[in-house]
Amino acid sequence: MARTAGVSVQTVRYYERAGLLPRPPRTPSGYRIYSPEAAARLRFIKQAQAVGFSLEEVREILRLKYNGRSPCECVRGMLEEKLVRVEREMETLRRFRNELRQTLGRARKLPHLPHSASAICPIIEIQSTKKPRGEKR
Amino acid sequence: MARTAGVSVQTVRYYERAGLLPRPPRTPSGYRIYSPEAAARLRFIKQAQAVGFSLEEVREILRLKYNGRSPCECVRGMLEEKLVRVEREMETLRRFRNELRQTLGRARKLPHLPHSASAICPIIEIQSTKKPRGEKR
DNA sequence: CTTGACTCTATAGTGGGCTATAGGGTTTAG
DNA sequence: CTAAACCCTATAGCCCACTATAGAGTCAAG
Repeated sequence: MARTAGVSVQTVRYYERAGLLPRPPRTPSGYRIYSPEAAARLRFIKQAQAVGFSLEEVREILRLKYNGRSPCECVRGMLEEKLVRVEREMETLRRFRNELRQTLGRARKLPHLPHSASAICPIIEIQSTKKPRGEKR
Repeated sequence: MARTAGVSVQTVRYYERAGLLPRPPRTPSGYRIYSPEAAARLRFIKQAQAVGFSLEEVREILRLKYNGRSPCECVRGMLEEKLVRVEREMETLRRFRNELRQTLGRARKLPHLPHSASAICPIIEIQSTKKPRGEKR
């Protein structure tokens, strides 16, 4: 089942431990037997991730579903929230890019400017002090 | 020193362990004694982070400096590379935002469309399968 | 019967930059 | 002399979604 969904065997077992996949029945020797439903659920998890959901969010969606309620309304809300956060992140990134460009601009004229010999790196030290950036995983 | 630089004491000690700050002299009872140079170096680390450098990169810059070479050329190169990566990330984010918008658009008309009752969440399952998104730290 | 490709469990590690906790010692003001 | 406010070390935990490793069992083909 792992292979048909394009994930590793460990990942499937990780999802099971994390409560995202139900515990499947076993053969007498302890091998897991996966139903087509389980495979569908695994595909669903992957699709939800592709849409940008964390496993925690997927858990919540599945919890709603298996409590008999349609998760769609909740999902729509989550997506809207996600859109807002993405737009905010884009703005942050845009500002960061502009700062980077300014810094590079200054770096290009730096050799012509006077700077103290005790400095570690004038390119960096010439900056106005701002908040640190996370920038990535 | 931690306070004047706006970081926690543990962070300073973490930097020392990580080789970013030199091991300072101690009082007889073992307390660290920080020179103004150490404080300057700590400020430098924070500035470099604000410009987007990882501690690993800061380590590299300091290594160059304390081998007697000017790190500026290397820093310029790193910044240019960083700019490229940021622009790539912006593009990724832009595409992701567009997908999110499309998904939300589909979600709004979903109640009017027919979909199988066995689905977990049609909003998600209607997606064309794409690569997963990291989206953040 | 052996070999190779699988399966199982349990546990630990990854990255990055810290933060928290436990258990102790030191310094300074009142 | 005591209490508060520091300092010290060492170790573990956080976040997330996996990935890796060790050690053991199972299954099918030749």
